[in-house]
Formats: sequence, structure tokens, C-alpha cells
Amino acid sequence: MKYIEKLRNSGLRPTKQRLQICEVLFDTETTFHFTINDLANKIKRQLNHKISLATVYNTVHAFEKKGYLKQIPINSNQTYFDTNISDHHHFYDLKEEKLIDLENSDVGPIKILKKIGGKKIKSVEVLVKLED
Amino acid sequence: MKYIEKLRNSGLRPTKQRLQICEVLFDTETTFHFTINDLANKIKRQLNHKISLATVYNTVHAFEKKGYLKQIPINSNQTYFDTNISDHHHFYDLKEEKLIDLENSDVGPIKILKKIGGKKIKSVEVLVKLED
DNA sequence: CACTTTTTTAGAATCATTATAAAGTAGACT
DNA sequence: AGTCTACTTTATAATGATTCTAAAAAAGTG
Ligand SMILES: [Mn+2]
Ligand SMILES: [Mn+2]
Ligand SMILES: [Zn+2]
Ligand SMILES: [Zn+2]
Repeated sequence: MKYIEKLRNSGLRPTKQRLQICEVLFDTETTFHFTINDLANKIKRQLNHKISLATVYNTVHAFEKKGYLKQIPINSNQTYFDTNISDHHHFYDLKEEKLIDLENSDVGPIKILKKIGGKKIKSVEVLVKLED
Repeated sequence: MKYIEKLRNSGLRPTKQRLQICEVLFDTETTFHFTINDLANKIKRQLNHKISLATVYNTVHAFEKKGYLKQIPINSNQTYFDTNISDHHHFYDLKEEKLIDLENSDVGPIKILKKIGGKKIKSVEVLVKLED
């Protein structure tokens, strides 16, 4: 399996659940945005059995810490994650409550002119809210 | 009182609680970022009595809907609001878990080149995460 | 196989937020 | 002022996403 090494190299044991979650998350044509609940449903649908919700939470957080997933800063009652870990931004359609990728090339270069002493920039994320 | 008109013009009755929350929010030298809980504590401290938490929630949401407050898109277990309603952005210090204003002039102009049919851009918000 | 450590799991706990519904208040009109 | 109505406040309950717990299962090691 192609994810066994990836997990081992991250210090995560390649359990059946983690490998299955890898398939659902990463064996896809395109990247996508999801909440934990979205993912739990997708797993049940695709694999025809459920993985404990606690495991889904644990795994998503582990993958996020390892950099295999990104959290999207947005105000929602649920946390959104992204399988697209490239440097990119988002439209948020307020009516549809949907996220849409904005590639870095779709946004001009962003210059941060202000500096905070002793701190480094870890990420720059743009959220563009859309209305009708 | 200077907030009576403001509230009336928004279709909000100028109640004692709303006027007091206006004072705490807007009678300040500088703008600030807060959670509902921060605000409830600030009220108790500054006014020496408490306003029901439900009223604080109701009022903050009413003010946000009227445009007197902005919600800051950030992943936290609590929702952050901003009394600075100007077009501006934020640093988020991951270590200190603090928000810092980034004036629009501190960030170069942002060009959104991608368009979504039938949708208008309502806001463009940049979140710059800081680490040590 | 033993043994240790990590992981999974169901269910409970937490806690920010929202809903409920009864009591209070503001505004309008006699 | 008093009456009426719609809006607001409030304590409290309900909701629901997330985290915690602790016991059972699985993984890795030799
Ligand atoms: Mn969240
Ligand atoms: Mn929130
Ligand atoms: Zn994305
Ligand atoms: Zn701000």
C-alpha cells in the first residue's frame, strides 16, 4: 500500500483505519474541503462501514499536525479542512455556504509590510466572501 | 446619549443594556478584538453589574448584522469580533493566541483575478499567522 | 509467543452557542 | 396617566461540535 510508508515516516502506525481514511482523503481526482462530519459520512458511504467518530477526529488532527491537511480559517460552527495543502486561498459563498479554491495565481502577490519583532510569518491566507 | 440615535436609526430600541454595551464597545481610545466571554467580563468589570449572557449574544449579533461590529474569520473554539469595522486585516500570533491589526496600507493591494458568475465580492480578508 | 506502546472505540463530559418562554420595557395612541 | 402591542431581557434548558475517558484491540519488537 502506498500510504504505509507515508504514515511510518510520520511516526504514525499504519492502522487499518488510518489507511482507509487516507484512501478517502487522498485517492481522489481533485482535492476537496470537508468537515469532520462530512468525512465520517463519506467514509461510511465509500467503505460501507463506519469508523468511530473519535478515530476520525484523532486521525484528521494527526494528519493536520503532520501537514497532510490544512485547516481553513472561517467562521462556522464546524471546522473546515482542506486536502489541498498547496499555498492557496478561498472564496466563501455566503449563500451556498461553500468554499471554492482560489489558486495563488488567481490572487496577486501579497506584500505584508508590517513586521512584528521576533515573529516569523507562517502563512498568509485570504478569504474572499461572495454574495449575490 | 450619543448612541440613542444610532440605535433608533438601525431599528433597534435603545434599551439600557444596548446603550451600556455601546459604551463598553465604542467609548474607547482604540478599537479591540473580543470574544463574547471577554465582552461579558468587560461589562461586569466596567459597569459593576452583569448583563445576561443571552443579551450579550443577542446584542453582538444585532450589532454585527447592522455593521457596527465585524466577525473575524479564524479557527478558534470561540468566535472573535472586532470593533474596528474598517477594511483591514490581521496577524494571528499562534503562540500568544492574539490578534493584531494589519491596516490596509500594511498589506499591498489585493487583486482577485478569478470571477464567479453572478456573485459579487463582499469582503477580502487576510489572516497572517505568526510563529516564533 | 510474551510484552510494551499505540490506537480504536463507545460513551460521557465539556462548553460555546442557540432556543425557550415568561417577565419586563419601549413606543404609540388615547 | 393608562392601555395596548411589539420588542427585549432574562434565567434556564437544549443543542451540538469537540474533547476526554478508560477499557479493549491492534501494532511493533524480540
Ligand atoms: Mn471552529
Ligand atoms: Mn465559531
Ligand atoms: Zn482549498
Ligand atoms: Zn481588527
